[in-house]
Amino acid sequence: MCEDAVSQRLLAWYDINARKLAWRVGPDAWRAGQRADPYAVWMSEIMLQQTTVAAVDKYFRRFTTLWPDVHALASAKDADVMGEWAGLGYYARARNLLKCARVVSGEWGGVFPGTRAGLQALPGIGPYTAAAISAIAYDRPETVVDGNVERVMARHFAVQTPLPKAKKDLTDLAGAETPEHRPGCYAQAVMDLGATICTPRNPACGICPLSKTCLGRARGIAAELPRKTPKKPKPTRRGIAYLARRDDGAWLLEDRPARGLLGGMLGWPTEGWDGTDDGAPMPANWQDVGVEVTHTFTHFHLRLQVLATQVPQGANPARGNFRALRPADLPTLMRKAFDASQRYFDQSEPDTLG
DNA sequence: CATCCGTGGCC
DNA sequence: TGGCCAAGGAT
Repeated sequence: MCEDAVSQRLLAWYDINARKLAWRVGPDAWRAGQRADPYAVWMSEIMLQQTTVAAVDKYFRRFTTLWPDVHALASAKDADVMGEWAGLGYYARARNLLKCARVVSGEWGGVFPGTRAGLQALPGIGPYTAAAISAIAYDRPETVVDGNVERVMARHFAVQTPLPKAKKDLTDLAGAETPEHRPGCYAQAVMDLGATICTPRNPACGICPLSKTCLGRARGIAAELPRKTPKKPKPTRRGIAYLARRDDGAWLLEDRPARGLLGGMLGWPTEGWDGTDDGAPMPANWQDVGVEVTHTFTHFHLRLQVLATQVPQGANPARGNFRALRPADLPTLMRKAFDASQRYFDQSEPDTLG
């Protein structure tokens, strides 16, 4: 390996510029012999799937405080884990997080496997995450390929083929750069570079440690790469949410099905947007709160009408049940509907009517 | 290989 | 404002 190799320049850059992250063993501590906790690496990598560092930080601290090791997490109640994940999105990750913790705790004695194949056999761990845990937590020379690595490779080698077709070529190029020494630091270095220097828009080529060999920059097309096949436009769906508050302060809520949109999460009874069309959950004096909720999912826009009502004790809903609400347990769409309803419920406070 | 699955920030 | 983007996986 020549001293001017991509990996050596990236590691030298990383040793100085590594971001300080709650789940990371920085380069100084790493060279002093400290190693990352596989549990923490796994937790962070699951949270970081399609999600930014800024969004993950708070959740990572909360989860590792509540459940410091994989045995503790494996013993947690499903509703507690789903509630803590609320707001982070892609809720299948939370369901698989629990499944995985229970497998590792029950069948692996609490020790995560170190091989890529062993890791990838676990729920919620795919090719990227398996390579990341193997490299970062176990110092194995696995090649990590995420969106950052794809972008860095596409630019450095001026790959013009659009994604996702270019995926294999980019993976091969990344594999050829992966060093035998410090592969975990290297993996984090490429991803840090992609997140801070080789960014999707306005890359900071002037301070990039790879600029002198970057073909994309030499050809003046770095910022245009990687090319991507155009995406389909998002359709707009419409639906209705029903928010009922009982006189004692309990709310009519339902547990959503374990699969599909917001699967496994807490929600208001709704209709018309997620494949269900059951109508109102109970007969009542439903009032439009006057504020339409808008929300965008991965593949469609949603405009949600919010209907609200106050009902007496003894009300008997056809679906869902009345219970105490912790608003933080709601996924963002349901939280928006709750917020939109507050004007209605503020003016219908029993003690303001008398 | 295509589709489904959240959310917040950015320009 | 709306489309794009982020440390992807499951089916």
